[in-house]
Amino acid sequence: MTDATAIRFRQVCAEHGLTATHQRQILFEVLQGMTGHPSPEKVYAKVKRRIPSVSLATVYKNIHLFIASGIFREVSLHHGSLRVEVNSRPHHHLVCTVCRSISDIDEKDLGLLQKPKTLSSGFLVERYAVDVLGRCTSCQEKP
Amino acid sequence: MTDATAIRFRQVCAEHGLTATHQRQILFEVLQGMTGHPSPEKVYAKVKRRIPSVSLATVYKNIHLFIASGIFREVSLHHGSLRVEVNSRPHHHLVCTVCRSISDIDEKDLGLLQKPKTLSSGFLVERYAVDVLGRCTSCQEKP
DNA sequence: TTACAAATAATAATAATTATTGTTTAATAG
DNA sequence: CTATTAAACAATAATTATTATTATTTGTAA
Repeated sequence: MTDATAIRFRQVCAEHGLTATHQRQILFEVLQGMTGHPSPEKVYAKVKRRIPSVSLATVYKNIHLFIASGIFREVSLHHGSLRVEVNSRPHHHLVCTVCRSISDIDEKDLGLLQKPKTLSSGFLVERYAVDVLGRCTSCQEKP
Repeated sequence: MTDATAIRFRQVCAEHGLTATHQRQILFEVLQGMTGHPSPEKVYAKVKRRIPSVSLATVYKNIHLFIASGIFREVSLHHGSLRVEVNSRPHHHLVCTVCRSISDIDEKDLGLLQKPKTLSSGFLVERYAVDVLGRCTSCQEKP
């Protein structure tokens, strides 16, 4: 904790052009101290212990800000509403990190890989779902 | 349209132990006629044109039913709330199709290779995100 | 055909997220 | 160090996505 992280936080903010606020610093520290894939609510709960007056909206806004700045990532770009897969062929997805559009790419056209069927962890593999993340043609124009 | 799909629909229902209702048949036909990755709302809009009295909840329930039966899939198992990735190491995810738990697997431990950096489509690749779908150890017990 | 479980429509309820607005705070020019 | 100002904040209303409840209707097996 303490000074080292505080200084690092200021560096990170400077690098990304963010103003260094108290709320953001606590959020940053809380996130760094968590494991797994916490939801905004879980994060909020932890931040609230250190800043009881904090607002959930502030947590949301700053998580988004951190993600937009590349300081943290989101687990998946598909976390909005349910989407139905109507393409029954084996395929994967090209996902645009800017506009979040999804298009299909046939499994064989992806030319990927050697898929291990067993994993040391004891996890029983059914199949692989690959997201190719990047920029779709129309989002390559605006830098 | 017509008889052929109606018969196929009845077959599918029989195979999966579902009662063949009118709403389900229209939903089935609508889904088969769509492309891309439609949301429940979009599907509802189309079903509603053929059954004006249909309820959104019915569409939701039957989409879930079709997914649970394996008749259709969902685009991603990560479609709930936002989750923050706090693990900064290059890694992928083991996703349990039963309980939807997510655990990390180091990129190198996945031993997955040869990732094309360019795709004919003009999509600009930034990185790959792999979901290994299957059953976690605790969900392997109940079949 | 009839009976009964299952499915549906209508609608209320909940969860997740975003927008609005008035107040406070951080960066910085003086 | 203080005043200025844009950005950030808390409070809360609004929106969107989804699930639950319940009374009515329908599919199917006997």
